[in-house]
Amino acid sequence: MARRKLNAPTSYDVARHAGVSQAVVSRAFQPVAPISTEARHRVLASATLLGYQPNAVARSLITKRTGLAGVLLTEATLSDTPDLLILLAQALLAQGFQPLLFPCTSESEGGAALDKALAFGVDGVVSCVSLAPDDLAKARLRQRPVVLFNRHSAEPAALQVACDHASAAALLAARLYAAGHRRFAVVTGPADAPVSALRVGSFVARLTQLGVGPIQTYEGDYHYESGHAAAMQLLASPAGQSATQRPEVVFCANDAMALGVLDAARFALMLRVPRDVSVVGFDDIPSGQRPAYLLTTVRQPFKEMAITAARLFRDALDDIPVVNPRVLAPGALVERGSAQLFPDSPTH
Amino acid sequence: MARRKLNAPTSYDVARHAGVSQAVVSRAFQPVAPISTEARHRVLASATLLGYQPNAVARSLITKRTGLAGVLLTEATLSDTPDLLILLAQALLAQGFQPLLFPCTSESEGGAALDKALAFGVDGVVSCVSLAPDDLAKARLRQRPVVLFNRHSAEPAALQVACDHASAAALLAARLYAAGHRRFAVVTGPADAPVSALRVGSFVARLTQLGVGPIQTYEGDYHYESGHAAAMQLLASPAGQSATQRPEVVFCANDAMALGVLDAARFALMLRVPRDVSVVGFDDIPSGQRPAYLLTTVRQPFKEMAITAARLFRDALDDIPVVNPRVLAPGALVERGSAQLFPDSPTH
DNA sequence: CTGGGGATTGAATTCGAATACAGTCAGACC
DNA sequence: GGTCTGACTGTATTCGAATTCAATCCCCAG
Repeated sequence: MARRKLNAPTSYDVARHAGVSQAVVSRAFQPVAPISTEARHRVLASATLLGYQPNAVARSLITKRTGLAGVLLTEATLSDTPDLLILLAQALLAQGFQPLLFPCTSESEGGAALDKALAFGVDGVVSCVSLAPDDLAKARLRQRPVVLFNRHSAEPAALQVACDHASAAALLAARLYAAGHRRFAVVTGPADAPVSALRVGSFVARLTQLGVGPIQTYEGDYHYESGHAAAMQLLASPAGQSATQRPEVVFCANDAMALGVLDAARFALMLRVPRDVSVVGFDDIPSGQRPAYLLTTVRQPFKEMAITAARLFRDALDDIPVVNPRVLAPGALVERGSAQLFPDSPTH
Repeated sequence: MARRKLNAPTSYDVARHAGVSQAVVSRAFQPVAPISTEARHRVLASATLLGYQPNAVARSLITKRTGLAGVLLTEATLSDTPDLLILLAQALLAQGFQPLLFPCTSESEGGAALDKALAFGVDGVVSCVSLAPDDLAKARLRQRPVVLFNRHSAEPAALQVACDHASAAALLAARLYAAGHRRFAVVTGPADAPVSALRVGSFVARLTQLGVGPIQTYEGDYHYESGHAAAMQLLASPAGQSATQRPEVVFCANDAMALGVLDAARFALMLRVPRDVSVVGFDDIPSGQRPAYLLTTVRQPFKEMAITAARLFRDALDDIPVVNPRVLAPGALVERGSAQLFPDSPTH
C-alpha cells in the first residue's frame, strides 16, 4: 500500500513555530525537566495551536515504555464474568496503563498470546489465562511483569492475585454437610479450566473427608446450557430411580451453570428449589441475585482483586519491592434462597 | 526511573548470528520482499533460536501502522451487552487488529478518548460512544478511520454500523397496538444515551401516530435496578388508581431494565405477566432468554454488525472505496412470553 | 567468452521523540 | 571586574526495524 503522508505535526514543527529546538519541545512535555517556565508555556501554546501531541510510538522506542498493559483472557472468562474486565480495565487505567486485549479461545493459548503481547511492546501483562513456567521466564527476561489473575504458578516469585476458591468451596461443602445433606452432585467446568478444578476438587475433597460417599460428576463447559443438560441427567428420575436417590445438592463450578441447573430443575423437571434440591454456584453474577433466581453462591471480590492486581503490576514495573507476590482474596458465601443451609429447617 | 537493559534480541543480533545484514533480517519477516528462500530460512532459524520477534514499536515508527484498533465504549455498554465486546474484538482480530480498550464513564468523554487513542498511534477507531464532528474531522486529518457503532453522525461520509433501532421499535409499537393494547408506559435510558432516544422516540412516535394518548415515561439508567424502580412507580396501584388505569405495556430501552420491571411486577407487585401487564425490552441479552424470564424483545445482530464494522474499518484503512459507509442492520423481533402480542388472545 | 538482465544483498537513511553532553548566559559573590 | 555557579538551551546521538539505492552475483543468450 502506498505510503501516505499523515499531516500530524511533529516536535520539529512545534519547535520551528515556537522558535526553539526540538529538544526543548520534548522537555516541555515531561513533568520534570530542565526547561524554563517561559519556554514551556511558549511550546505548549504552539503545540495546542498546531494540534500537536507527542507521538507515543517514537517515544516508546527510546523510553522502552508504551503505557500498554496486555490483558490476557479467555472468551469463557469474558462472557462468564464480564464485570471483571471492566474492573480490571479501570484499575489499570487508574495506574496509568491502557488495557490491550488478547482474547484467547482456550486456556492453552496463553503462551502464544503472551508472545504476541510482548511483541506489541506491552509494559507487562495481567493474565487470566494459564501460563507455563517458560512463558513466565521469557517475560521476566524482558523485565515485563506478569500478574496471574485467578491462575496459579509453582514459581515462587510469580505475581498472582486469586480468589481463595479452595477455602470457599470447602467451607461451602462443610456448611451443606452440616445442614444435613448427604447426597451430592457436582457440575465441573471444562477439563482444562484450573479454577473449576480448584473449586470442585476442594468441594469434593472436603465432603470425602466428612465421609460422604461417591459423588456424581458431570463435566460442563461453564455455559448455562451445559448446566441445564447436567440437571437433566443428574436430577431426572428414570424408571427405577426413586426420589431418595436423587442428589440433594448440586454444586456448580460457576453461576451460569447453576442457573441452568436451577431452571432445568424448576421448569423442566418440576422440582422445587431448594425444597427438592439445593443448587449452589460460584461467582455471584448479577442475574443470580435477581428474585427469579436468588442463587446461593460464593462472591469473588473482583473489585479489590482488580485493584490489587493493577497495583502489583505497577509496583513490579517500578522496581518497588513487592511485599507479598501472591495475594489470596477470600470468597464470601452469599446465602440466598437456592440452597437449604440450616439443619433445623425441614429438608423434605 | 533507571534505564534498564532489556535483553530482547534485535534484528542486528539475528543478522550477526545468521551471517547476513540487518536489512535481510527485516526482509525475512515480510511476506513478500526481495530475499532468497535460503536466506529467509537461515534468518528465521536464527530468529527462533535467539527468540527474536520484530519490535512492533520500531516497526510502527516507520510503517505508520501499529496494528492497534482503538475501541471506545462506555462502561454502560460494556456491562449491558458484554457479548458485544467479545464479538467486536474477535472481528477486529480476524482483520489483523489488536483491540485497545478505551472505557469511558460517560457518553461525553468520546472526544477525549479519541484523542488519547490517536496519541497511542492506533490505526483507527471503532467507537461505541458519540463523537462530535470536530473529533471525526481530527481523525480524518490523520487518515485514521473511525467507525461509529450504534452511534450516528450527520457527517455523510462517516462510517457507521448500527442496528435499525427506530424501525424495530416502531414495528414493536405497531404490533402491540394491533394486539389491542392502548395504555403504554416507557422506561428510557439515561438522557444522554442516543440509542435510548432512538428506541423510545420511535416507539412513542409510532403510537402517537396511531392515536394513542399520553404515554407515561420514566427515566432510567439502563440498569436492572432502575427498571425495578420504574415498575414500582408506573405499575403500583395507589389509592384511587384502579387497575384499568395501569399501563398494559411497559417498553424498556434495554433488556436489563425490562428484567427489573418484570421482577418488580411479579415479585413485588404480584402482577401476572403478561396477563396483567406486558413487558418488552431491547437487546436480547442471554438472561432474558431463560425460562425464568422469557422476555419479548428485539435482537440486535451483534455478530454481523461487529464483522461489518471490522470490515469497514479495514477497507477504509486500505483505501478500498467503501460502497456503503452507513450500514443499518435490521433488529429482529423475538417473541417470547412476556408480552401479549395477539389480538385474539384475552388481554384481561 | 562476454554482456545483459533479473535476483539478492548490504550500506546508509529514515521514522519522531528522548537524552547525554557541551555550550551559553545571567546573576552572585569576592 | 573576574570567576564561579546554576539554569537553560541546542547539537548530536540513540532507540530498532523498514526501505532506498547502488552494488553484486549468477545465469544465459549471443
